[in-house]
Amino acid sequence: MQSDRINKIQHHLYSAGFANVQELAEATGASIVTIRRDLQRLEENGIVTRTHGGARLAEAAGPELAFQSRVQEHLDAKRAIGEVAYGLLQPHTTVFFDAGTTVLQLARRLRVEPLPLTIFTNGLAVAQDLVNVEGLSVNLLGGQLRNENLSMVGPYAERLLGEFWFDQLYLGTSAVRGDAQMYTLNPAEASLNRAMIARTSQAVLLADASKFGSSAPYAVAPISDIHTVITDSALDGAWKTRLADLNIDTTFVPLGRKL
Amino acid sequence: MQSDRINKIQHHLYSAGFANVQELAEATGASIVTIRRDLQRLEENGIVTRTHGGARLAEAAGPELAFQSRVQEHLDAKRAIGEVAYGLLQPHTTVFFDAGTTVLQLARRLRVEPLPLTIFTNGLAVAQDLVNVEGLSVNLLGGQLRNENLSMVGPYAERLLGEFWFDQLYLGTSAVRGDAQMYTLNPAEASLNRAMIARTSQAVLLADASKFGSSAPYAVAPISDIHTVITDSALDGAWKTRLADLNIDTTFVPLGRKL
DNA sequence: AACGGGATGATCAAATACGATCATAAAAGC
DNA sequence: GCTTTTATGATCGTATTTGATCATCCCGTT
Repeated sequence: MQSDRINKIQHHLYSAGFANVQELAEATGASIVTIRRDLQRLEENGIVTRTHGGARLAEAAGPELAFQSRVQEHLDAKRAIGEVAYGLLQPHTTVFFDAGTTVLQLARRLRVEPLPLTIFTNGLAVAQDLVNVEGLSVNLLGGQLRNENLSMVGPYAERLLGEFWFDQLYLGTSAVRGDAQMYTLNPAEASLNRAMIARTSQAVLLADASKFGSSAPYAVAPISDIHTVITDSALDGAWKTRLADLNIDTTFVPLGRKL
Repeated sequence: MQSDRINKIQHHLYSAGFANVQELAEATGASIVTIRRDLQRLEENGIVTRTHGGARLAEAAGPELAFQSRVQEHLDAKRAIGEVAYGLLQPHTTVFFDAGTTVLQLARRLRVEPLPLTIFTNGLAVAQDLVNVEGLSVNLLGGQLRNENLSMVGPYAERLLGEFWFDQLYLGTSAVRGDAQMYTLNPAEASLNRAMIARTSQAVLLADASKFGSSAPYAVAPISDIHTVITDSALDGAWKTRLADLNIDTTFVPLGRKL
């Protein structure tokens, strides 16, 4: 089916940088003729640049596709985590959604069955998804806009946070290292995340298993600052033991099964 | 029951990301014909995006239909005004863009030829258009998000404004009445607009001729608070005289001619 | 400059999907 | 219980997508 195939082509090109028509045909299971048509259309839409025999992503499409590509990583796990997180939401409460891609899945889940909530967020994509959802009051934090993940950060955003209290915070992370601290890719984001955690009754971490044991440069906070972790059942036993030892309420979401 | 099935469809699409009509028929126990009718209705309501052979949940509930409709009104005039406004921008300055549809045309013009600017805005659509533009630092104001025009308003946003000064403000308006005051459709928007005008060295009003002499319920400020007006040459003579009498620097942009 | 191999887009046939129409069933209102 | 309205599924004509084939073009090598 066409729509799925176009997605696969974009992600293949994002990962590989360049591909020829034969590679794309193999990657998608379609014929060479079909791939050429697809590339023709993608070129018309400014998404790819064609060369003789193949294609690469158009320069202009780069930042947006980088974000879309990260959204697509571990998407099944993120959706399943989003489903469970949805079950924790309480109507008529004030909730902060950070700008992470797993939190974005929670926002998407909320669109399927809206609840009456007051939502704060520093994520442009989250705001965009929720702006027209019935029963929601959506507030943006404000601050300097980062194009890598469409989030607002900076001292301005942090100071504003200081004036609020949230019933719940739904937080993503880039990594949880062996030292049991959460890490992220940007210092301003790390600083803002600390400020968020300091302003909530219940911090909920949404992170698929691939984040545990991986690495990023900027420390956010010890995972013991988190009240609830929702991850998936692919998490290895050592981490399960670690989380239990730290008395962190953890939900392991099964994968590969239709809900 | 129909609403039950619609729910199942949405849940299935949330979990699977994309499904074809046959899969949805199997998931719901209904026929293919019924599923197509359901998808047609869901698409009309902006909940799903259909493709040949299937559907996915709609990506961000794109800007509200009414907003898109207003963007298209007087588009030639707005583009021409945006072009002239672009000529007033000074590199390495701090500029505030409000959330109006004419200001959005200025943002789009800026994408074509970027300038190194620090941009503040309370418009989600403006932020979206500018987030990936090279050389720009984009800051969002923050505040409560209105879905009518994707802008942030409220006491929170106003108070934040009080901490900044802008070299230039580019402002839209809903109406300029006979009493030479600007008017808008929402009280919080009117209040925020006053706060903007109070924090800039140069307020530039971008308004096509149709706004002059029209009406809206909430007063913003007298037009004499504005330093520069950019409108189009369709403005009638009486208004031209009025603006001259008020010593307001006004540019009348000719229409109907390709720039 | 010529040639061979590979790539391209146009055309056509086949397969799949779509929406309109109609008959039937179910639900709602009186 | 009856009538009207709404929803559902089958059928059919139309539309879209896909893959094969073919003539033409492009690129690298001699």
